[in-house]
Amino acid sequence: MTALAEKLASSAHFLVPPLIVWFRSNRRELPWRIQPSPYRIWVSELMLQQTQVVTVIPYFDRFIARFPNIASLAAADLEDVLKLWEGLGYYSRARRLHEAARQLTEARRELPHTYADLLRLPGVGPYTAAAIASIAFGEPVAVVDGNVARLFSRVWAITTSIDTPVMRRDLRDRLQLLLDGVAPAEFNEAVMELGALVCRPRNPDCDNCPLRDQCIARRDGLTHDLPRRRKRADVPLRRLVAAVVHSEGEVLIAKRAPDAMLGGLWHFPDATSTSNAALETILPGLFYERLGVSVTAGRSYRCIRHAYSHFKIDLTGVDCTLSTTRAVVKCDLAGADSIRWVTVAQCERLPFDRASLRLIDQIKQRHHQNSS
DNA sequence: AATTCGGGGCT
DNA sequence: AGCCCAGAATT
Repeated sequence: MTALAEKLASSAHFLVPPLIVWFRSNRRELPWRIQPSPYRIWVSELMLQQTQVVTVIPYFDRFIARFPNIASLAAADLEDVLKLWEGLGYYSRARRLHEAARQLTEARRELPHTYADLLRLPGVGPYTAAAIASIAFGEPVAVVDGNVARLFSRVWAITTSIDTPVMRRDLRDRLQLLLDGVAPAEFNEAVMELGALVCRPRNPDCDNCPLRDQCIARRDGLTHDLPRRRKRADVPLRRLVAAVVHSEGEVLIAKRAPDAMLGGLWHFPDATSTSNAALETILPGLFYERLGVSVTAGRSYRCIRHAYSHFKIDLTGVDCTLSTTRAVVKCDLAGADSIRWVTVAQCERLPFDRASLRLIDQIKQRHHQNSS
């Protein structure tokens, strides 16, 4: 046994029991913890990637009501799956979940039971495979999500950046030793829950932490300096102009290609604006390139600012009318899968990204004003 | 190892 | 308004 392993094995004795005791009386009754099944745990873990519990709950309930098992999910249209995911973000998760369900159904297999096999599924990486394997099937594999990394970077006062593969592996190896001799599901849920509820990013509730006497960061006054992470590059701003093309009481929408950003979601045909001229002035030029038709620009909508992780957008919608018949508009928009003419009301049945949803709200408001 | 993917919460 | 947070896949 290495020196580190020995040290951890002995510290496990002091760490694990208070952790488990704490968890048993602070465990939240979450939808996926009531009547747990491998499928429900799988869906919840996909939704919980990058996303907090309170955000996920309503999405999870609606998703499970509509797709109660793998077969029903596999049989669904991707568009309907995306509609239920609308607003939750990281839509590739929904695409991969759907794809995995289809693969399993095609092969007439159930969800795999082991970490190694789960890891092969689209959308399942090291964290998710460990979470499903341990929680649904009791396999003793340690989970390291953001909560766990933060918690133990403090408990052990580790100053390596937590957002590196090396650090994640190191933590997983250390926790794997703690896992010896305890129920894997309970231990993993306990560390994630403690990180989420007590060892919070800001305002950690150290006074009520079951590990307060073992926590080195607390002892050394480092809690607020940990965890460390790499500096993030600051994000550029893109100015987008979106054409709300009206024709015969309908508007033109386009579906993004499946592998594009926000793939499979609908939006209003848009273009990046590089000049400082008024959008109404430059829009016809932009859209002649994108749509191959001339449009006349009318009133603009209020600018919508939206933040993604690696850039921000200022999205401005502009009412447009066609200078020719609508039949001329073809689907060779760069990056678009297909186009449709729909009433604003019909938009509610199709999946849109969040910025487009806000534009739809503005269009509805203007409609309402015009008719009253 | 670094970059590409959304969106929400907190201050 | 700005800062912080968080997994998988790709390159």
